[in-house]
Amino acid sequence: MVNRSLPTDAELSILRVLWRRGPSTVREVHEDLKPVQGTGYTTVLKLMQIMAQKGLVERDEAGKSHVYRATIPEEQAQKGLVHDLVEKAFGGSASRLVMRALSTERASREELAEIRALLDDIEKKRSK
Amino acid sequence: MVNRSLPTDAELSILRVLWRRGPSTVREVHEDLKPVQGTGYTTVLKLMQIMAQKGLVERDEAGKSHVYRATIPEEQAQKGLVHDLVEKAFGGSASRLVMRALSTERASREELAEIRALLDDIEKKRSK
DNA sequence: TGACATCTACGAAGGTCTTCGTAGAACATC
DNA sequence: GATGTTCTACGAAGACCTTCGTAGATGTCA
Repeated sequence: MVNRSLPTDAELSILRVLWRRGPSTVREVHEDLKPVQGTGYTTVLKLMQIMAQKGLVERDEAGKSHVYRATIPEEQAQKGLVHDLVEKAFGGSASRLVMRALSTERASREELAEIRALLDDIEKKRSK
Repeated sequence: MVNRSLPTDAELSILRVLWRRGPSTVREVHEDLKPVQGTGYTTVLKLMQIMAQKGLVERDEAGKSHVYRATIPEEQAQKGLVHDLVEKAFGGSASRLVMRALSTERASREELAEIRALLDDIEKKRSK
């Protein structure tokens, strides 16, 4: 059974560091987060310990400083979060979320083209 | 200043009832929610009282049963939730959220066409 | 008017999330 | 080996969310 529980906000910000940096120590994550979040070192440590308990991260305890890595890939977490929001706020309709996102958030010309390409791709696959 | 705090899960499910039904009493909301959520009457009452305090709903206390209505339109709440998710999980890129949604959630042919039309619209406006 | 149903108000419990202080272990360095 | 630094572990506080029991006010109707 896949872990169905979604990461919390603080957990997500830690996961984002791990996805970007790869396996990291608490210190490294803290250094990365400190300028923006301003949270203390032991706060990050505690969160990461809890995340290890939940299975969101795994850690290598070989050295003095444990090294943590995310157990789920970024896209899987994003998928879970999107699905959750679609259910909670868009009555299960992903297209309504997409349209709300497109009509209220900025997107560059290139990004719009990319989305169009994805639509092409989906329809091509579907017509097979 | 607009209320920047997002509705919680339980609050959102109540708001969804109010958006769909229009102004409603606690009993009506409870009747609507009970089959799915199974929460008690006083739970819904308490939540709606708190929501009134927060300004998420307003109530008419004229009759014996107070009548509640949502103070923000559905699309504004959706906008806030989408923005929040874009920031938290997609590094501020709405197009990445859109693409994640499109590639993992189902959408009908009609919905895809609708999205395409919206893209046309955005690009048309932009080229002016 | 008395009995019953329905409503609001309130308080509190139990859960989760986030925070950080403190203690002690492990390590480095002189 | 004494001293100072860096690490993990742990506990607990405080905020919020969700839940519901109980009490008391209000309305209904025979």
